[in-house]
Amino acid sequence: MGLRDLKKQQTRTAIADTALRLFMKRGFDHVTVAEVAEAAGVSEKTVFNYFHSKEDLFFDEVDEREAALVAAIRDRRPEESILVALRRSQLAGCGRMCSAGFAGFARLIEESQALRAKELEVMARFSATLADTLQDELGCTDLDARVAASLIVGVHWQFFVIARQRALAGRHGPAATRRLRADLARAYELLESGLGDLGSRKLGADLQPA
Amino acid sequence: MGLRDLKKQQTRTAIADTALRLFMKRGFDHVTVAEVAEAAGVSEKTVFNYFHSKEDLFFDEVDEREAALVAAIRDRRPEESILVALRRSQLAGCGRMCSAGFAGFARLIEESQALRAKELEVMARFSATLADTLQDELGCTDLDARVAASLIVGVHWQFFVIARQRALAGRHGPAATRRLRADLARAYELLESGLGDLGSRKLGADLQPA
DNA sequence: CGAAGAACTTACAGCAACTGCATCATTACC
DNA sequence: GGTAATGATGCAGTTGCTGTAAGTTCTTCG
Repeated sequence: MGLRDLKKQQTRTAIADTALRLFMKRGFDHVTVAEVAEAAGVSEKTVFNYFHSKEDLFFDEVDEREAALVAAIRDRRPEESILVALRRSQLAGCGRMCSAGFAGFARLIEESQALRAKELEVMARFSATLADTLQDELGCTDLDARVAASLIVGVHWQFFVIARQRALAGRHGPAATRRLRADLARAYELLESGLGDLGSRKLGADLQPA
Repeated sequence: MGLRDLKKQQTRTAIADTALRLFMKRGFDHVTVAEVAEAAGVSEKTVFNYFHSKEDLFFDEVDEREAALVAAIRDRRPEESILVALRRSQLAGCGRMCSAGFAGFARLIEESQALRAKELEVMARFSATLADTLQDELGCTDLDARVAASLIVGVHWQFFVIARQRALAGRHGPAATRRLRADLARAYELLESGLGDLGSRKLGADLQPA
């Protein structure tokens, strides 16, 4: 890697770090791209040369997360099912989502309409990638793959929202982690066994009373 | 209703109709709000007085759709399960999504990043509303309600995407409708019975080979 | 080594979505 | 018919984002 690429990488991380620092201090919506550029000692245009949009300044690890998702499936243990592998991968992230520092991220996203909208776009992208991976891995129909991917990503997203809201409510630490893990297990249970004949009785086949 | 409210309604529909006509002709992204305002014989500011954003000019029936979703559950037939009621409600819309005119809508959404992003926001809103309705109707836990809602909305969205893509591929008419209905039934099957131990065998428990 | 050329940055002008404010026209109410 | 509420308008301004042309830095190759 030449000097040019090195400087590029430095510039990129400098911009992203500066942006995150400003966002954390004053909220995503109350920071302009021009301010980020100035604080990073770079022109506004350069920011947009590196990042497709202002939101991408925040969600700049999406590619890696996406790769991790695919890897969790592809590199799953022998005889381990895809759902189990995904659950294990998710469980590993529970600790981070229940750390004290996570509340800052949570607040940032929860307070910004723009970030929440962008998050949904990321989820849609994950869903498409996951569908491709599932079809490739299982050889099932396109429909099945897409529906399955949609179900899985839907659970992941909902779960992420719940984790954020709990972090905002100040629930962190080991007890919160245990609770989150238990809820994740429950969510995967529903994913695996389905909603049953939802509502045919007072409760759906597998739903727990409050 | 007084004269003032009547004129308001007229203005609103005039703006929305004009906007849709222009969007259909030239695509969502290539029409400015100023053009819509001028074509509707109204100031640009007035457009924003009626519609919160440019995208809302297109998705202006969301409230009604949301109400219909809740109504489909609340007013379901006695002894009919929620999933069956929702499936029935969805099946009723298959015909429209397989009509020749639907391709125009499909193209409009598919060609615009902004509209696809907005669509996701709408889905997220549906998910929240559906979760509330489910919890109210079934008395289950908050987690179960939200996960179930996420699963259901995920399927609906994915299904809508598929319908759009088929419309764009020129597949309409009775045959396409039958196919879409069959696929919807299949999607609800997965929703009801779950993904099984996905991937533990060559195929997931319930997934069909291609 | 030095010049050609590629790649990156910058300033600048500009577009379009969207907002706040003061003002004007219309409607509702008495 | 006069007054108060309400909606429409014009206008200036903010912000995200883009195109272009010019300048600067790095690479590469003769």
